[in-house]
Amino acid sequence: MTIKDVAEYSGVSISTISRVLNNHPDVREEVRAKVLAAIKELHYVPNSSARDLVKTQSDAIGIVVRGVENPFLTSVISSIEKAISNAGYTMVIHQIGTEDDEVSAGAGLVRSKRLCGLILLGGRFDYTPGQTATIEVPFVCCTYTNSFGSLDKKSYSSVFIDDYAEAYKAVKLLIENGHRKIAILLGATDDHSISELRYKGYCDALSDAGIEFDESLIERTQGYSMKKAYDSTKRLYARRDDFTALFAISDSMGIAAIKALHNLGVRVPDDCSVIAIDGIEVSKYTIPALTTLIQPRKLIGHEAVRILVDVIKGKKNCQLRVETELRIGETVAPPK
Amino acid sequence: MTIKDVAEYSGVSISTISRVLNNHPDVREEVRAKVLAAIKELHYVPNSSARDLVKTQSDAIGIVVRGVENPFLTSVISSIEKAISNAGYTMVIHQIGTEDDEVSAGAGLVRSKRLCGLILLGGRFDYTPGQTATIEVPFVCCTYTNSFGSLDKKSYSSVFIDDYAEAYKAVKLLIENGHRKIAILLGATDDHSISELRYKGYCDALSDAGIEFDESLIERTQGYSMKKAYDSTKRLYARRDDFTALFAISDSMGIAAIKALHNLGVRVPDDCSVIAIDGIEVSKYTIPALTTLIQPRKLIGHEAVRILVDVIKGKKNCQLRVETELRIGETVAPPK
DNA sequence: TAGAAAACTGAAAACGTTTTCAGTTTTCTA
DNA sequence: TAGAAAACTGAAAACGTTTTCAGTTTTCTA
Repeated sequence: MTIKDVAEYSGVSISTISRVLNNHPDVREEVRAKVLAAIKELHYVPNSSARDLVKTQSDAIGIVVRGVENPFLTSVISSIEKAISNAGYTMVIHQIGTEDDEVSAGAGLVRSKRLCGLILLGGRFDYTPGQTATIEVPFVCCTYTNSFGSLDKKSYSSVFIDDYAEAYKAVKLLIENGHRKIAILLGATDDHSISELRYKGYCDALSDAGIEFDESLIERTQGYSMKKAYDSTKRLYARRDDFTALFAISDSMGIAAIKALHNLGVRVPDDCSVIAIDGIEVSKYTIPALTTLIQPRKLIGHEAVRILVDVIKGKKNCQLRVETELRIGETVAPPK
Repeated sequence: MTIKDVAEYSGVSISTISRVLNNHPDVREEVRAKVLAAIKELHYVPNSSARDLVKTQSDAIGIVVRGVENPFLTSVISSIEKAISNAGYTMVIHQIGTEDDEVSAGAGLVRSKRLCGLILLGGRFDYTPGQTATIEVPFVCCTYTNSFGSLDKKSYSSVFIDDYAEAYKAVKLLIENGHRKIAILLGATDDHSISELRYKGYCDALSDAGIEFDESLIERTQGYSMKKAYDSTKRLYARRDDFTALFAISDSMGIAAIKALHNLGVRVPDDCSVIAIDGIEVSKYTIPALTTLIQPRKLIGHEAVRILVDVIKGKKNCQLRVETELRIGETVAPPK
């Protein structure tokens, strides 16, 4: 079932079919109707390989993501997919390993699949001009971090939250509640961007409040999983049982920490307050409900696609910083 | 940067380049090495549009899914993506609306993108032979339900759990703990497959235990969201405050129900036991931890891809039923 | 060492579109 | 109503691969 069959069936040339398909104005209304009828009749669907070949570009947007485990990222992907569908594009997901370079992966994907755009999702991003791998299409860096190698900001688009500032905000809230012994639960240290930036926000919030830095209140897990966060919290508590508040860098970790504290006989928030960043749905329904800074996941995905499509259509690159919003739960209270 | 450039650069014809690319044996080792070096040197990546065009098929597997909201499905998608990558294919996700027909959508996608296979994910599936839309490639129906229209089972592949039997199992566990007044929290009734089948399992478990059916213990939410489940639980409790156990058809709904009960002053499991089906990660860390039947999400995604790839390679269709596994949490206890 | 077989290589056709260019038909203007 | 302009249409080239077929080179056998 090719354009040729449709042409034969409707008695015009394939050029005309193509013109109808592409909404070219140079087709008589009568002919257009006849062709559309034939297309419907025959259940004809254009072969996008052929189309992409001659157009030297497809209508596919690629997503490069390092690991789809993360419930936060999955939810961003979900909103990206929705936005891409709505905009009439298709989505190709490419998952890379921890060790892979997302720029090379993305560049290869673009060339192979003739993508018209790329979204790089949630990683540490290092793109240096003059690098051997070059992304030849518009792309949006949609990720936790606003750092972007040594590349000029104007030459790419991004959607991000300011990890430093948001962490600062969270810790400040604890301080304002009267806490001074504030522990922090960090993720893997090999992923510089997020843990490092949020850690810095934590440190500065403390020092701005005149609170002395205390190494033993820093707990680094070896990843972001709930299991690791649970174990880390227990390890932290074994070392120090006197902190009155805990800042977890993600909701999942926060939830796991609360469970660990609960099992240790520590009541939240009476004995220890907990705050996190993410705002995933389930944290509204934990007992107690988690106090957290909501990352606007829907907005992030949606805006990433909007910006990308704009750039594809010729608009300028754009850097969009989105802000979190505090969701007051039941896990923060003044210390006793 | 095309195959032609590589041919020129390495001093052989494009046919030879193609043969190297496709691991055709008829190439001298020396030439092969030279060509591979050239490919690397030039960062050449084959144009898959052209390749797909002549092969009349791509290496892409399509996923048709109705709504990516569901955390359970997202996690299946994640494992599907991993398996697809590992098998050397690419993944194209297509999301459809509530009203869309997944067979037509899939069939169109296949023809347009020249997919080599299709996975239909988590819906009510109705595929009748002789239907106008026909899926022309191997496909796997990877979904909650094992019902599949009037199509002969042998003519398609599937990975499923037996919703009826699993619900029966869950309710039976409550009965074995001594419960007789067991409420059920169902999802939207417009989605026949899952709610209906699990509801049937609930009914039969009760009647097999000689427990009389009680309409007022049935609560139907208008969807599967946590918010709706929370409200529904409150509505249920307003109607009947004497049930000693609750069966929620998903973990998310179960977690929301526990929160609602907690806010109503009902202690779980002391005053009311709760059991659910899904086994998402977070239910291990709620307080109390949810007792649930774990759906092997990783296995489901992984097996769906394995089966699909097998069928693509010429093997027979295969129906795989997977079983849930009980995860004993802290939400089931005998009634007082 | 001659001849046959095996190994290797290249030219050309084909996949199904879009688009350019030239040609034909229709509509409009004076 | 003749001529010009506008509207419409089709033939053919092109996109970048794979694959067939024929041809050339190398290796083997007697």
